[in-house]
Amino acid sequence: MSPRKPSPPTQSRRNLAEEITGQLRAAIVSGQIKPGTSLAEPVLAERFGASRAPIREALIALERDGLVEFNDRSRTRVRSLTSADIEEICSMRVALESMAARLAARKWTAEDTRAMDENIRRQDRAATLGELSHLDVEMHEYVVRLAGHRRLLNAWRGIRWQFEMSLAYTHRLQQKLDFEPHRITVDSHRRVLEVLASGKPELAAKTMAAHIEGALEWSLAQFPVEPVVA
Amino acid sequence: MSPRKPSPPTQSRRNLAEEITGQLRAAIVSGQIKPGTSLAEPVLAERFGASRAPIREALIALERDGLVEFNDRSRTRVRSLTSADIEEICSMRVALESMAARLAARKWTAEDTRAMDENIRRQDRAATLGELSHLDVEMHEYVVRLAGHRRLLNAWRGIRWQFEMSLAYTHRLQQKLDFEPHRITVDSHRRVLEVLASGKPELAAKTMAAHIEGALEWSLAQFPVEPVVA
DNA sequence: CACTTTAAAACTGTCGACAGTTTTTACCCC
DNA sequence: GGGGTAAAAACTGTCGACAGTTTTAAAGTG
Repeated sequence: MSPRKPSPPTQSRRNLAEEITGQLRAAIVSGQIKPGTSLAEPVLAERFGASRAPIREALIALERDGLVEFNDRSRTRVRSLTSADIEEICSMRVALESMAARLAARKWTAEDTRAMDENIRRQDRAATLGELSHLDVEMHEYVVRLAGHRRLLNAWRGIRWQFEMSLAYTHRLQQKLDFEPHRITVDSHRRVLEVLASGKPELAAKTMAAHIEGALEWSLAQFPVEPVVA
Repeated sequence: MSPRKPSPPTQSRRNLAEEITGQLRAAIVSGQIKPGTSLAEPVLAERFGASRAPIREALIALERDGLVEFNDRSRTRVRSLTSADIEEICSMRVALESMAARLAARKWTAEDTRAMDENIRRQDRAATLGELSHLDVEMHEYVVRLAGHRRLLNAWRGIRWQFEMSLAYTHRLQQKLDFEPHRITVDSHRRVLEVLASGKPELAAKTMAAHIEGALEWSLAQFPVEPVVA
């Protein structure tokens, strides 16, 4: 699945379980480990040079992220994303993030505008280069965090990595098909920033919803056929 | 914390971990184990006559349910509910369940009406007797499930037990203070059922939101002072 | 008595092992 | 070869153990 890496240059982050979770997550989200792949504990244990205990915890964490699923007999496999999934993810984002925007708009400060503006600027640059960046997700996370709603953030985390996985997939597809980079969202982000800073909660919510739905439209339009990450 | 129970009459449900999760969850939600209580793995292990492995998994599951929280040093303790928490739970329910109602209204059938009507009838009975029943939560879960949105259901589960915990707390308080039983919601439920069956998604969403917010009003009104489950 | 300091007790993270099942693989018989 | 069968390999659930840390309790000091 990948060359042995008992413990790469990276210093042990926190504990083994979290370190492994992070590595596996990155591999799944990036498509390095493909959907459908079976993840057996003993195999992973050897690959990471660890025992099964931390592996087990990592798998549970990944299940929580919606990246893997457990079989009836508890066997683990990487989940795949169908177009239906992508729409589900999108509709959840609309519900959660428009709520987040409404709350965040109330607490918005000049500092937030500066931070977000900087982020958008960098996204613009990345888009020009046709790079896939985490800036988009980070920006949205920024808003959700600012909302200051613990359970909202928690629910959002439940789809965060699935969303990132779909982004990575779209990006790969784009490159393969030599499409033009996805810069539409940059303008859209500017509009979102505007309303967030304007301090109009309801408008912020609506604009955020429109922004996310717009991104979905664009995303689905990229797929000539049934878009399935598998 | 409670008398030894290596394995009560109940046959082993699925696996030990889930069985323990269920028992602990019930104990926490019902207030049998009070907020703030520390849950050490070795202690629980002995209490359930199990090793630490399944206990550990149970604790992780409970954390996911929002019933316990992990310390910086990974120590586990039962979470308490402040009025702010209750409002958070309510606002999440509004967001998630109004969305669920919108989706469910589209798939509503006569059979659903029958099932829900039966449920409401039983709630009425329970309310008259001043009993705490799971029927309320069950009804809402019914709608969320019917929505047929995997991630929505998942997010809802993230607050489900916290909600139930707050209900149980309110109920206890009610009994102690000898308040009249909570029957307002029964009428409110009827209205919700009506719009769900009417097949008007938008209206269903709004009505559901109002219903949940109404329940919050009522709930907070029960507390003369800062309502804290602790 | 309040305050340290020290020793004891308790916890978490991780490991390796074993039993019971499920899945594969290899084999045999038409 | 098709189809089934039986032995082999691989998995998951659970256990007990140990090391390093954190807490708690005890003892000592001014």
